[in-house]
This record gives sequence, C-alpha cells and structure tokens, in this order.
Amino acid sequence: MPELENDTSARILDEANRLFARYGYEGTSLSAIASQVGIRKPSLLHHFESKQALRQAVLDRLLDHFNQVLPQILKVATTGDTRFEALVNEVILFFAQDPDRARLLYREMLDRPDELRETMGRFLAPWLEILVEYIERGKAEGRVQPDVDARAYVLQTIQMIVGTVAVGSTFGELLDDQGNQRQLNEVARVARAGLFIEEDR
Amino acid sequence: MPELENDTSARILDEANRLFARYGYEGTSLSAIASQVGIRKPSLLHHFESKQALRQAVLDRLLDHFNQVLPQILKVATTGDTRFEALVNEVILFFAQDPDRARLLYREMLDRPDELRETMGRFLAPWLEILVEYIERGKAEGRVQPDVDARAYVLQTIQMIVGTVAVGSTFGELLDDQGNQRQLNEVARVARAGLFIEEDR
DNA sequence: CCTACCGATCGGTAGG
DNA sequence: CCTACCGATCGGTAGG
Repeated sequence: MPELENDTSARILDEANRLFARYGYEGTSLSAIASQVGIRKPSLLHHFESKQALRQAVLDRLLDHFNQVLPQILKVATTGDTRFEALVNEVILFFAQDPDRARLLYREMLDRPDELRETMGRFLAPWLEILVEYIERGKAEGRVQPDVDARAYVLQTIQMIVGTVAVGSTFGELLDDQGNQRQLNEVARVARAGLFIEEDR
Repeated sequence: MPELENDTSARILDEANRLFARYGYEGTSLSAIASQVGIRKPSLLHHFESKQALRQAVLDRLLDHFNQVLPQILKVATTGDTRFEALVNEVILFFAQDPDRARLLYREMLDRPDELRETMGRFLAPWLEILVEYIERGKAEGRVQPDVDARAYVLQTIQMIVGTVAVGSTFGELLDDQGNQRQLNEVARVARAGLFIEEDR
C-alpha cells in the first residue's frame, strides 16, 4: 500500500510549488519545504533525489495538469468565434484558480530560459499547430484580421495570460479590490480585439 | 575628485542589475557581483550598506532612467493616434534595448509584490493620469472603443511589453531567429487593435 | 581598497 | 521516517 508515500510526495510537490512560486527556487530551502510538510530534510530527499529533481517534478506536474484539464475544451470543436473565447477563458481560469501556477512558470522561464524553451516548445507544439491552423482558416473565411502573425499571436496571448496572473498582486491591485478581475477581463477583450474582425462597429 | 568612487558605484549597479536579472536576487551573491567589478566583497559593502540597499538602488536607478528617457515623447503632444503608437514603441524600445531591465523588473514584482505595488503605484501615477485622460477623450471623440477599461488597459499594455521582453528568450525564440522582433510587432499590433476603432476594414 | 574572520545556513550524506 | 554530521558558501564586520 504505497498510498502514504504517494500522499507525502504529493504534499511535498504542493508545498514546493507554493514556496518556489512565492520566494523563487534559490530563495526556498529544502528545510523550509520539509518543515511545511511536517517532516525533516533528509526524509524529503528520500522522495526526491535532489533539489533540482524536485524542481523538475514540480514543473512536470504543472504542465501535465494543464494538459489534463484543457484538451476537452478544444476537442469539442475548433470552429466558431465562441470556441476560441471559451479556450482563452479556460486558460485564464486555469491560472487564476491558483496564481502560484503562473508565478512558478514565469520564474522558471526567467531562471532557465534555454531549458524552458525546449520544454515549452515540446509542450506547446500540438496546441500551436491546432490554433495556428484555426487562425489561418479564420483569415481565409474573413473572420480574422489578415495581418495577424498567427504563431506570434498565440504565444503572445499565452504570455499575456500567464504574466497578468503572475504579477496580479502588483499590477492588478493598483486598481480597486476587483482589480485583478478587471485585468483579466481586459486580457480577454484585447485577445479578442487583436484577432477577429468585428463588423458591427 | 569623487569620480573614481562614482564610477565604481555605477559599475557595481550595472553588474548587480545584470546578475539579479539573470539569476535573481537570491541566486546572486555579493562576491559574484564584486568579482565581476574586479573588487572584493568588503569593498563593495563600502559603496552599498547591504545587499538589500543595493537591490533598492538598482531598482531606483532603473525607474529613474525610464523617467529620464520617456517624458519627452509624451510631452510633445497627447492627441492623435500616431502619438500613442510612438509612446508604445518607445516603451518597447526602452526594454528591448536591454532585456535585463524587463527581467529585473519582473523578478522584483514576483519577489516583493507589496513593495512593488507601492513603488510602481507612485511611479506610474502621473503616466496613468495622462494616458487615462487621453483614452477617455478618444472615447468621446469616437476614436477609441467604448468598452475599453482605460486604467486596466494601460497597466495591461505595460505588463504585455515588460513580460514579452522578459521571457523573450523562452517564447520569442520558439519562432525563428527574428522571433523576438515578431513578438514585439505583435505586441504593438494587439495594443493598437485593443484600443482604436479602425474604420477602414 | 584589502585580509581575516564571524555565525548561520545551504544541499546533501551516513547510518540506522 | 529520524539524528548527526559534512564541506561550502552566504551576508556582514573588524580593523587597518
């Protein structure tokens, strides 16, 4: 019955994600993570071989989780403007539900740009392919603005969502107490306005 | 003749900005900064009382530099769509010229969200006031989309620019060798499309 | 601007 | 899962 060990590993990953997101990889000690879980550092190192291995496991779990939550939205249909907005809203929701996901991802991109380029490249490849195809079809059908750089637009929209959630506690709260939601509404609006041709203006 | 000391202080600030941007505050030791400057750690601590004081001095210099470069662009005129694009392009240029500026700013927002909210609030207040007024006037004159949340839009555009430059080595280089420029072009395009009413479509 | 040094903490190991 | 411990490095000080 490996349930106890799996449970401990999962709690280590949870706390590591939380602390790495808030204080950064270098700003978080293994002792601090272990303390939050309620064990000692050598016990933590029984579950994960090294701090680097723990870092990678946290990132892998985050990306896996994303891939488990999102596909059903896209698989339903890829035509129609509503589908696209539903996808954008779902990505926003995934990160807004737990801003530490966005903070961790952003910190990883800042800390290890080369590794993350490779990781994100592999991870995003299938999404990119589908979305670029969708955008190009939209151009052909006259629903999408012809000067959109499809690949750059998709990456840009992802950056916009992740970045906005990641620094929401700085930028968002410069507005009112609903500032974070206003920022996210604005992200969705700008993503829409930057893609579709709206004829009824 | 305090020139030597000022020169050393400036070189310390340069190297600190570079290393904090690349490896983070916690990931950079005072010895590493001193070594890049060509002095020893205790000598560095003669110029800056503590590591925290150096961090603050680096951030202050960055924001001061921004305020010295940008105002002339805005002061010329605040009317006309071209002015707005010129301002966006100038902000893009300021960060793209030295991506470490964007990386440092983003890391500070992630590391110390509460302090940065206050700092950025004070720093951005005059810019926000001018730009929000400009956008609201644009709405009244029918040049700007009526559903724009002016304050949220301005903050969002800043986030988009700083964030895109900060993670350019991850996202931008997922495209081709001009990927970073394509990302920045897309930022400028989306910022425009999210604000103005383009009547000739 | 330097050498020499401080206590504290780091990631990781030994061994049970 | 633990205690005990390792060498290395951290920010900072003393004193010149």
